[in-house]
Amino acid sequence: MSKCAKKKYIKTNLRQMTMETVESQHDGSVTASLTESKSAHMQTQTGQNSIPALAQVATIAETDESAESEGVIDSHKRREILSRRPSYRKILNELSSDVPGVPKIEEEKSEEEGTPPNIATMAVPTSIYQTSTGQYIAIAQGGTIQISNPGSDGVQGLQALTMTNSGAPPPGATIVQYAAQSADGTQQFFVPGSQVVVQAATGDMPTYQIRAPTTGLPQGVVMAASPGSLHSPQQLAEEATRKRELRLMKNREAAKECRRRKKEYVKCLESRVAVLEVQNKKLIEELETLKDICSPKTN
DNA sequence: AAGGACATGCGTCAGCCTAT
DNA sequence: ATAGGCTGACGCATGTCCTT
Repeated sequence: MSKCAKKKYIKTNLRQMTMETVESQHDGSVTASLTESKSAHMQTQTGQNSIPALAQVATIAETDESAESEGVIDSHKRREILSRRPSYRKILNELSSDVPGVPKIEEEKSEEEGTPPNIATMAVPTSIYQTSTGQYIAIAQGGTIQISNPGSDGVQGLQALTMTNSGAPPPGATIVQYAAQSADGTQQFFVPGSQVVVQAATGDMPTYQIRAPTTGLPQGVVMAASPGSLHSPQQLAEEATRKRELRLMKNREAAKECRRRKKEYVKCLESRVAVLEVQNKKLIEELETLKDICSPKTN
């Protein structure tokens, strides 16, 4: 085991044990949870891939009962062990329903409170186009447009555009608000003075023009066709690359969100532990008081 | 100051789960 | 059956603290 792996093993294992212990107070299966958790991490940290490691977890679980049995694993049992825990949002919401004081994780977290209410970022794209400058434009359901720069850091280069049709856009055009992420990570929104116009033409080859609002000259013309009309190997390769980058970009964001939820979940559990400890202490004190009352000392 | 230990966060991959 | 979301695991980078 490398130094790094050992370090990570200790770190991850400790965290997992903590979480499992806390959770076990909820479902009352302390020993089983801890055993499985520790075994899984011990196996995965030996440099094996996760699936063989988990398969061995099942083996270990069985050999606890019959130490001489070989690795013939009942598929149902393995599935039970391999079964993924519910998402942190689900778990936390279940906890929330149990305990009124525990806040729920909202479907749409309003962390960016400075964001205008009609600005929605990172919607799921349904149509992807490429501009003449190499930028990717994704048009999501609900009308949200995302522009991402090609290559390297998709997140840094991500620019979210949101339709603001509530005004009075010119016929055939849609005024969008333009949000960009600066180098320091802060969101910068371009006010109506910097609004751009996206003009869509109908036909087999959808064309979009991004224009400065004050000039009629197009800054970039989208020439890309819909993904279904790609034929040449080069186009297919480009499409594959584009899909991969989009998938990585989404997964990047998903991982961030997942980590945020996990932190929130752990915080929630910690606060719950604190509350339960106080309750427990009070109950013990109450019990002692009642004992004193019910069984007066006989001198 | 140098270096090790540890914490934290990120990007990516792989696999499971769920909605369609 | 499949696409997409979610999340565990891994490797890496960076920052902080402590020891020498």
